[in-house]
Order: sequence, then C-alpha cells, then structure tokens
Amino acid sequence: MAQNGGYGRGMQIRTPVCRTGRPRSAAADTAILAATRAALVELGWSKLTLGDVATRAGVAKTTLYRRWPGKNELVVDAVAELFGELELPDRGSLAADIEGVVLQFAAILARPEAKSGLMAVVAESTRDDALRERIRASIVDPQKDLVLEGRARAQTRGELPTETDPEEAARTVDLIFDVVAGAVVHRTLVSAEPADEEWVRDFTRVLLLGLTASAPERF
Amino acid sequence: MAQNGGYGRGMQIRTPVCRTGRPRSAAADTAILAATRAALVELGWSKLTLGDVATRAGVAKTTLYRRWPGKNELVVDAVAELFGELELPDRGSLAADIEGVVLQFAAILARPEAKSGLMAVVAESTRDDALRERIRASIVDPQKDLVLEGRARAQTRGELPTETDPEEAARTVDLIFDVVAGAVVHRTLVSAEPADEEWVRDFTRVLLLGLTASAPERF
DNA sequence: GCATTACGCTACGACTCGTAGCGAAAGCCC
DNA sequence: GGGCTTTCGCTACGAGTCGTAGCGTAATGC
Repeated sequence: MAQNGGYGRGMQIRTPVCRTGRPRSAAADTAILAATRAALVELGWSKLTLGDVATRAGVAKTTLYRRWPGKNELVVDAVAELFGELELPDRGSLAADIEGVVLQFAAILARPEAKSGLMAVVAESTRDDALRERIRASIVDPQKDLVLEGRARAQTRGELPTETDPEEAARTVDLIFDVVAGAVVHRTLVSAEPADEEWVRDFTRVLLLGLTASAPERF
Repeated sequence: MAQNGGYGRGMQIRTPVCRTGRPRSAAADTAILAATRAALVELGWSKLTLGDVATRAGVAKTTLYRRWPGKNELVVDAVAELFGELELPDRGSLAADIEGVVLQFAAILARPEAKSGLMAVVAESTRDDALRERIRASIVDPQKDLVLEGRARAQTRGELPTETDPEEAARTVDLIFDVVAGAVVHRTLVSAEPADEEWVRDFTRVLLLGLTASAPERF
C-alpha cells in the first residue's frame, strides 16, 4: 500500500485528512498502541497477532486494519512512542551530556517491548523501503537530532572542533550516531548485558577521546 | 523444547549422537541451510515458511522438523555459516587489522540474507534464552574471539597497553566488541548506508584514538 | 435532517503450523 | 545375506492466523 501523502510530523503519520463524517477516536489510537506494547512484552514479536492486540485494546480487528497497513507499521508506531521520551538537557559538559542521553537510551532499550519490537521491525525494514522510511522518520531522525544538538552545544563550549567542510561534518555526525546507538543496542540485545553506569562511563571515555584527540593539530 | 545435551562445537549442535541405523544425510543439511538463505533473500524473515524451505531444499517438511526445533534455530544456523568466513590475518598494525576485519564484517552484513536473518533472530532471542545461547555460541563468541586475538596481537606489538586487572581487561574487550560490531550493524541496518572504506577509515581512526589515548600516563 | 465517515460484529477462503502415521530406504553388525 | 535400527518421503489432519467483505449502527459537520 502506497503511503497516502502529506505526513504530519512525529506520530501523526497516516489519516488522509478528512473533515466531514465521524472522526476517528483518538482514545482508540492510544489504547491500540499501548495494547501493542503489552502484547510485545507477553508474546514477543513473532507470536504477536493483530487479533490479540485488537482484543486487548477493546476495539474490533477491522478498526486496526483501517488505521495501519499491517503488523510492521503498528509496531513501529508503538515503539516510536517509547523513544519519544528521549531528551538532551544541558548537563554542563559533553561527557555529561553523552552519559546522560546514553543512560536514557539504555533505560528504554532495557524494556522488553523495546527489545523485541525494535530489532524485529529493523529486520523487516531491510526488505521494505516504505517501512524503513517510516522507522527513519519516527525513530531514527529524532535520535540523530539529539546528536546534532549535543554536538552544536559542545562546539560552542569549545569541546569539539568546528568542521569547515559541511559534508565532512555530516559524515562525522552520522559516524557518532552509529557508534553511540549501535554500541548501546549491541550491548543490550546481542551481548544481552545491561548498559549500566559503569559501562556508559567506559564507553563515553573511549568515544570522547576518539573525538577530541582527532583535532588535527593541538599543542 | 529443551536442548538435547552434548553440544559439539561450532555448527555441530543437535544430533544426539547415534551410531547405528541409517545416518542422516549431510547433503540434506547443507541443502536446507542454503535453501533457508535463499528464502531469506527472496521472502525475508516474516514471510519465510518452513514448508517453502523444505520444497526448495528438496526434502520433506517433516525432515526439517526432525532436525531443527523451529524457524528461529534454523535461521541461526543458516546465518552462522555466513559469519564463519570471518578471519583476522595479520596485516601488520592494529589499525590495518581493525579495518580489515570490519570490512569483512560489513561485506557479510551487506548480503540480504544476513541483514534480514540476523536481526530477526536477535529480536526473538530477547524472549528465548535457549535461542540466545545458540546465537552466542555459534555467532557472537567466534566474533569476540577475533577481538581477543587482535587485541593480544596489538599488545605484543606495543600498540595497546596491557591491563593488569584481568577483570578490567575483560570489560575492555566486551566494550570494544560492542562498539565495533554495534557500529557496523547500526550503520548497515538502521542507517541503511554502506560501511564502505571511507566510513571504516573514519571509524577506525576514532576507535583507535579512543583506545590508545586512554593509556593513563604517557610522555 | 442529511450526507459522510468510523465503528463493532460476523463470516469467510486461504494459508501456515506442527504432528502423526505409514511404508520404503539406507546404513551397521552378526 | 539376514536382521536391526534409524531416517526419509509422503499424506493427512485439527488448530490457528490472515486480511477482507458485508452489514447495521454511532458520531460528527453542514
């Protein structure tokens, strides 16, 4: 199914903008997404069925299919809400900013609904461009924005060099993003060990040294 | 289903050791695993059915169920064979060793059967301890051994400090492993961009600076 | 009140699942 | 060769899920 154009922003994907007629129940949306997360916790990805989600949410199965094309898209939206909690308050230093946001990220990934849901949709997205785009817009890009924000903040503090070439700057941001998010995800899901404060401290130290020592000519 | 004890090593999991009677066809094993990868490429994880795999492999569906408990375990074994190709030849320096193995890893992850299969089973493993153990034994640990090997080699070269505390050394190895593997996986699957030579060079530079600059007191 | 849309409910064919039962085939051991 | 053991291919089966269609009803805007 082709995406009906006109994305809102954040969660408000879908719904082709209709002014007349009975409006869609917003309560049903939140109930469905909550039920999806609950089903992810209890059943995991593969055993999760849309019929079960509908029952949990107290809506008809057909209502679910009217709003989401399928299981993949539903889970993306349900998981995206979890990562919507991510913030980047100014903690005074780049090291503190990184440690803070990484700990938040780790806390979200520690929740079973995030664990089993996120990687499953990522795996599916390798064969579905529309799904990958949905993940990018609602999960990945907001995270990358945090990297941009933290980086800009560190540059005004003088903690990171300001790149002259904008293209190289973009490459660096992408690299940082993949290293940070990838390391936490791998630690949590593949190694299956908690990204606790000690690990985050070690990780931040290595990352920070790798970034700051890369300033071409100092001293 | 509880694992029947007595693991061999590497691929030779299952088969409770039987000497008499008709032996299992080894050709069927390789055909089934190859068919699984082919099905992963064409159908992806969610649409892959064991009946289809059996047909592709030219065996009966029941034969498949006699050898593997289910889809998860089958895909783990099919994907594990891909990562079995990983090697760590001595390229003369730590930087070259890292770049080499990361490029190999990226090349494997670029294949669609690895993309869609790996993350799917990882997602399932968050709710299945036996599956996680199977992944660890056949995929994760061999990779971590490469980290250990490269690290030891670098230490004899004097490129990395030798930790005194063995526990801290283990922590460092785990950290490196999660950073390297996590970054490549995230780059390839989530950001959906190739981990090409340029990216690997940038990544290796940051990682190496982060590790070497962490030597407490130099100069 | 009327048009329009969303909703709940039921029912449906198609498909997949995992298992059971059977006869035949392919090895080992005497 | 004869006999024993295990695997193999095949068929069939109940159970469960899928995604859709149809219908009557509820909730909104004009």
